[in-house]
Amino acid sequence: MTAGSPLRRAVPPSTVARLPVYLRALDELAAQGVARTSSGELAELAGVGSAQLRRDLSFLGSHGVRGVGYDVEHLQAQVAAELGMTGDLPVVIVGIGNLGHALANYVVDAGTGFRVAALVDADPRVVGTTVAGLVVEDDARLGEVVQREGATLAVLATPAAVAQEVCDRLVAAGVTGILTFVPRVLQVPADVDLRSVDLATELQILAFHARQRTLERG
Amino acid sequence: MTAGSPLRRAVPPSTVARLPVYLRALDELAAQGVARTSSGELAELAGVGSAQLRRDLSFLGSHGVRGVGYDVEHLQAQVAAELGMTGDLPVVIVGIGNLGHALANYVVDAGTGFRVAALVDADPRVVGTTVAGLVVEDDARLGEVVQREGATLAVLATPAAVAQEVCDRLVAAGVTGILTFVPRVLQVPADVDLRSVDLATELQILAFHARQRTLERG
DNA sequence: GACTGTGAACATATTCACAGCG
DNA sequence: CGCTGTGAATATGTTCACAGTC
Repeated sequence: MTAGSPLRRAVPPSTVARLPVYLRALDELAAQGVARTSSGELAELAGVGSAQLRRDLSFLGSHGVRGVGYDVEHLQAQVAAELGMTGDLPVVIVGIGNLGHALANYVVDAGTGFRVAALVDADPRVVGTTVAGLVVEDDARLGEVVQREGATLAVLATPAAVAQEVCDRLVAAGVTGILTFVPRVLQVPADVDLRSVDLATELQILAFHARQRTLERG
Repeated sequence: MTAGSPLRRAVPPSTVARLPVYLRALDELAAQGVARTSSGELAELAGVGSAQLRRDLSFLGSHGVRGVGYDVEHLQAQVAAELGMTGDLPVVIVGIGNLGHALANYVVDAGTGFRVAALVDADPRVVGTTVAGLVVEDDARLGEVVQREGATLAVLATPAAVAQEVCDRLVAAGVTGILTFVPRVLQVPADVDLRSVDLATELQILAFHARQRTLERG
């Protein structure tokens, strides 16, 4: 059963979602040569309350020193390790249209712990071209590519019509985490992690609040 | 005080975040000529539980008929109205690099209720070029552009170094909702709505779960 | 004295299960 | 009878406030 490691408390999802922000703040401090920080300072940089930051970090274990604070380098390593950022994780990007193109460059440029392992597209006019320093490969070989690179993460930026089918093939090839930019509900098995980013959805949420503000005034 | 409209219950944020998904599902049904639906069917399309869907819709008022279901067109109108999707809302996009370019095309193509009112960039090589059918305008005129278009929403896709400064100028010009793709914590006044989409953060969250899976096995 | 780590209070969100209504 | 709308139960998340430790 799952009674293997009774010592580790589970890190709640809401905390996991904030760890990347903390990691970035720690990277900044480290880059400035700051050796030690406090929950107040870090929280300020991360845009959260100091109590929340301390609570979040406490799920990773006790890495601070009471009355003193946190060692920047040590904490940086702990958070990075918790996020599985050891070495560069291979990511496959599927769908090299306008958006896929931009995302590929983004991942290549941002020196964060990911490596664009391959770019894949179904359009024969795109296959064979070089984007962000990689040659775009044929969608027909998707499974092959995923396995060749040992990729467990994929970014999906295809047209909506083919997204579910591509998604299924990614899962079949062994991908366990998918980040989709396609505005469509996708089905994945329970053991696969799906996160969705949707521009239209985000704008509509903003529109809701904009309207609330309008109503509150005259 | 805020005791003006005692009849309307507040729609919780978690519900607001799902309304766009429901709206898209309703649009699909309407496009297929389906006139009536049920919480079960809609929930299936939206990828949520039927109880959650009913609870969410109940915050907008009672728009279903017991024993029968929901009228697709009526519900569509209600949800759209709640989101403030009346007519096309003007959106200004700032930072027309690779990503801004892709986002501009996305908003223009996706027939969802937004209109790209203007594109703005600081790079003289980009200003004056045509992207997604619009001529890119000079960042120096940002405030002017926002007011000319009456835009209350903006998308931010600038380099990280200038993001806070651009953000401040957007707010000063009257923008009340900002969607940022810049990997940096931004400060805005309490009456401005800020939503952040960050590729690196999303990938790191996926990496966390990928690692958990690895640990659970041998 | 300063700052962490956390129990306890509070707030928000989800799910269940069924009463109410057409 | 079927399906909505919702009270009650549960689960998750945030904040407060302070005991514990250096």
